Amino acid sequence: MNSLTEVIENYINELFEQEEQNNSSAPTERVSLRRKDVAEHFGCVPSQINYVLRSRFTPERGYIVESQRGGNGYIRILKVSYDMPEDRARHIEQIVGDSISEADAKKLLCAVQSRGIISPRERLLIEIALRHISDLCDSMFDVSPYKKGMIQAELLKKILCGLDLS
Amino acid sequence: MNSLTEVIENYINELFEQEEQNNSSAPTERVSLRRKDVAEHFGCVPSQINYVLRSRFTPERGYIVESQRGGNGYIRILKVSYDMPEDRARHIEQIVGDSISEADAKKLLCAVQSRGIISPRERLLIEIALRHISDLCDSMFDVSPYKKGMIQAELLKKILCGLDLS
DNA sequence: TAAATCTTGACTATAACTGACCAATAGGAT
DNA sequence: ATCCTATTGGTCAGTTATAGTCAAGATTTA
Repeated sequence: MNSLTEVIENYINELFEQEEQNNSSAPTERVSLRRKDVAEHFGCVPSQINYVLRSRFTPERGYIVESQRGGNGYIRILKVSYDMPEDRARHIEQIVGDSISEADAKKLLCAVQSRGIISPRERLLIEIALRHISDLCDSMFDVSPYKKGMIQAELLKKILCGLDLS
Repeated sequence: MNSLTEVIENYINELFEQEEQNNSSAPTERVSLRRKDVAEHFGCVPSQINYVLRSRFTPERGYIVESQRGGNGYIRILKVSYDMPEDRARHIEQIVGDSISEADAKKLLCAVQSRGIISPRERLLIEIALRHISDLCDSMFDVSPYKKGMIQAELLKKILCGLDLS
């Protein structure tokens, strides 16, 4: 199965590898594209590039995408952390589960912080986000406690996997 | 592939660096220009300088621009200091406002990171949370774009102001 | 064969740059 | 003082070059 999306994904990953070789001392790796040029190179419509970015180079996978329209426009992809190995991701999914209470989430974060995997500030940040989601579920929408736990669990997993805790 | 705007932006940033070296004790850094001279120096129309100021040295990025026309006219650029957490919090609340689009939120995070207020990892974390919320608004509940912007704005303010307290 | 994923293109949004025209100020002339 | 003029900065709309969005259609997967 060689979809165009995968081909372009690999192309961008190669750009990252090149960047790593040329400039390995940089704090965060970055790659710059011109959407139009990449689309021409692969003979597809420009919006295909957006699809690749939206589905592959997401924050959950450790990437940040910056872009600018207009003359001298660009797309810049920053690699903040590395893709986590499969087994690690499965482990995190197992620990968090399908649904988690706020209290259990806080316990988990406490444990993770005490092992030095996240900083106190990062822990605070995550707790603020979880609390925000919880408030949202309570006030705006009428969500069951279990469903709320599911939403919290999803966010927690995205965050823990995205940060590449190893 | 550097646009003229970027070149002039860098030029002004260099002026700030020089200013910082010569007079590091000043409370707020400032730089003075003569619009006509800068335009001549870079071989462009004077209004190009206004464009650079309007697009790069904005309040969102922590700058204030003053100017005067006529004989002995000038342009003065001030770089606002955000050393005090309260100042930062006030600034962020003002910039974010009641509602903010995902695109503007990302721009703000970029600016905040470049000022060293948050780390790249923290920025990634926030982007994951924002995207999660956005997905939630789109899929589960049918939320209007403005309301979605309100929810995002609230989260951003809670996070960026909350971090100051740690 | 239903659901998920991928692909496309018409339409929209925005950045950079230019130039014609407008506004304000200082300093000299009256 | 008042007016005039040279000097300096501001605004806005038009042009060109990019990128983003959205939803429909095509393909692949389960």
